Amino acid sequence: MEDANSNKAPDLKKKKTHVTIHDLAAELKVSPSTVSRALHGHPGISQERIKAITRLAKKRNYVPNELAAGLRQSRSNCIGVITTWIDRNFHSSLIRSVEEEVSSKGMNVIILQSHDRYKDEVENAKALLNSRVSGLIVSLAMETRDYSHFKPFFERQIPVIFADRVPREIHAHKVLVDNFKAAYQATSHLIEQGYRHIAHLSGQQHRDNYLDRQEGYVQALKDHGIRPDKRLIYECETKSAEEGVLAVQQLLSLKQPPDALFSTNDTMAVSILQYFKKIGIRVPRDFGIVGFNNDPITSIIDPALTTTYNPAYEIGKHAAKLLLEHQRQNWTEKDFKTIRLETELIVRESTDKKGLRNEG
Amino acid sequence: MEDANSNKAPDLKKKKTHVTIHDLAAELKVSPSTVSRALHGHPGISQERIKAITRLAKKRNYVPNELAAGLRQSRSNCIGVITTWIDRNFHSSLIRSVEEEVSSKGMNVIILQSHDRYKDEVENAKALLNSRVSGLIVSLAMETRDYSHFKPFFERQIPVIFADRVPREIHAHKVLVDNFKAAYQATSHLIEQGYRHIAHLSGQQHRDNYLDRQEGYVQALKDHGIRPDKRLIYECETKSAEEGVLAVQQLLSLKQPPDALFSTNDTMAVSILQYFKKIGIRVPRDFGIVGFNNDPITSIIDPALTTTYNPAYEIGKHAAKLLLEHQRQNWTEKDFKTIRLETELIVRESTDKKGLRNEG
DNA sequence: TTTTTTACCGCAATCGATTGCATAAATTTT
DNA sequence: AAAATTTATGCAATCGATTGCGGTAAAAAA
Repeated sequence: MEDANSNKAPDLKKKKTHVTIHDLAAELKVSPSTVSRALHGHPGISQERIKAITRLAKKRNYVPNELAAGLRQSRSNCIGVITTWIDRNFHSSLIRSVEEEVSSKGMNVIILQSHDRYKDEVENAKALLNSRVSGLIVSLAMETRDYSHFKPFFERQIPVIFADRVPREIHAHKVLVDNFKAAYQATSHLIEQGYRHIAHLSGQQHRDNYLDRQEGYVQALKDHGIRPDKRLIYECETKSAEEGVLAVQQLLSLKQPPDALFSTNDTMAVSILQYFKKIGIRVPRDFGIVGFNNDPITSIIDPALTTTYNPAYEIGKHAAKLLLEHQRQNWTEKDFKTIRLETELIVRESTDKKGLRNEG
Repeated sequence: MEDANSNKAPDLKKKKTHVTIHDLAAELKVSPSTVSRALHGHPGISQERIKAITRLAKKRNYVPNELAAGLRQSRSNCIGVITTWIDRNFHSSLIRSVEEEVSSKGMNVIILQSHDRYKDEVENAKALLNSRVSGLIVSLAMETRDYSHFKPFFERQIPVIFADRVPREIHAHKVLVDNFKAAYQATSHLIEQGYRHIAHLSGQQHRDNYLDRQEGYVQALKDHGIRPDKRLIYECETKSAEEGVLAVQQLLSLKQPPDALFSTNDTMAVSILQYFKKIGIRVPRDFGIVGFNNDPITSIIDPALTTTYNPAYEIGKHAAKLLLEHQRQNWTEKDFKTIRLETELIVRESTDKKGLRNEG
């Protein structure tokens, strides 16, 4: 503590081993039990003892060993998060809030990526089981259709919270948004703006997010007296920028090409916007575009992209809270909760056909 | 395994406790030591035993307890990462590569955020010490000026790798870019494009990244026969979008306002670009702008922003590798390495004064 | 003064895996 | 055939904290 802001190189010689509660106990001539209890404010320990012990602990730079405590109590102070790609804005926002919520409760977060691959997700689950995490937050990989790798968690009463990408088939905790409703709103908005041939870039339908959005899109059309046309629905595999352009090229080559498009993510919508700029299709005048997620780029690009705010931060926060609530409790299936958060359609220039700004 | 893809709710009743090596040992009538050795392919165990034991382990769904192993060997299979904000593109890219590198070696990553606050960073360090991480990767908080919270790691021979935001005062492993050179290139580029009154939005100078960039900027001016003007240097505190606009407003109100600007990050550069668009300053014709980092938005915005590619992914990869190399070794100060990666100036429209495209 | 509480604290087992040392059996050497 | 190796395995301590079950001394009640 003295030479705190040490500007010299750290001293590597004194290979000081860790101080344990036994060391503290010996020095104060009490038992390790007493030290342990004192450090946790156990009621059965006198105030002076507690004071003396905590003081010595600080003085000797005692660092509690979480591994030992975890082993004894068969839990760890870590929770696991399995996400698809950390560097996607939606996911990093979600993780951010999880970290903030969880670490305010003295716990840590182990993060693993599935890269949207089933195999990786299974391995991740196994790794987290080995680490004895005391909870798990998962956003499913695109490929995943089988959920048996989560069974061990249920068997051991380790709470699993599915976030955003959730399994329909499994009864469990879930935090997500109403994708049907969000898509319905987005599509309705396009119709109200005067677009009529509205295409949809969807994702693989076994993942509910994309199925629900597609159904919302279809329902909106129907409710507005427009007959859904299967040829206007393009199911994307990677949902990458490249695939977006590819899809729209194909759609435009139809006999009855669309005059608007609802994309299931912003990445594709943005790439299409750029593509249109290059080939001279004017947005929103000639073509309306709506994305999904409200990625930061959507408000930067010109014309700004209409999109649906997908509350990643809030999803993470709720998932973390739900997890913490179900720590070390003897829960049953009946306690499973599904939290559905609100999305918000953010109207910007890319669909503003009626509006004033029409230079697109 | 049978009802693998279970579509019914998971069975919560059989509160099966974990299978341990003792259980396996008892069932095969061998000692736990043998099981442990067999599971690690110890040479002293006969092949048939190994086969029998691994088979049973699989059959009984044995899950090794990392906590116990870690306690015994006084290490954990986790490494810690302290970053400032997970949801910033630069950092999430860095973390992504760390996770990929480390988990390919069977280890996990615990991620903590400092929110650029010293206090949080200290707490994070303590938490990771408690968790007995076997390594640490740190990108320093903006506020941090004292590094004593890392001392315990050095004392215990836990490798610490500083990444991107590194301390000059401490002798340790470091992975970073040559900020001086990057800034020198960026500034030189502006000069070569014909700009003369070049301003700089810098960051607080105790953090070397920003000091080095400012010095690179100054040196470039000097080397091109331009006299640096202190009034054209604006030291930012938060480096937020708002602060960027504030700074540029102030700079433009000078008697001799700048005609170009080198910003120490993309966030401010982008917000200024948008601000200019609003108030009618044409980029690059009237004003040149260079950012830093190569955030995805820089290539989307119109005009596209000239910026410096800051190799977050590679920094993370090198940091992780460096860390893994120094696991469980008896290293000394002499082993400390500094890895300096290359940046790249990415020239886009926002500085293309001489170029063809001049409609900005 | 004796009995009953109350307040504090210690003993020792436990969590599950690892590992130095010892030992028994099998094999080779002399 | 006895001795020396080699091979394969077990014993028991250990890592550090936690905790059920008692135990003792002081305080309170009888």
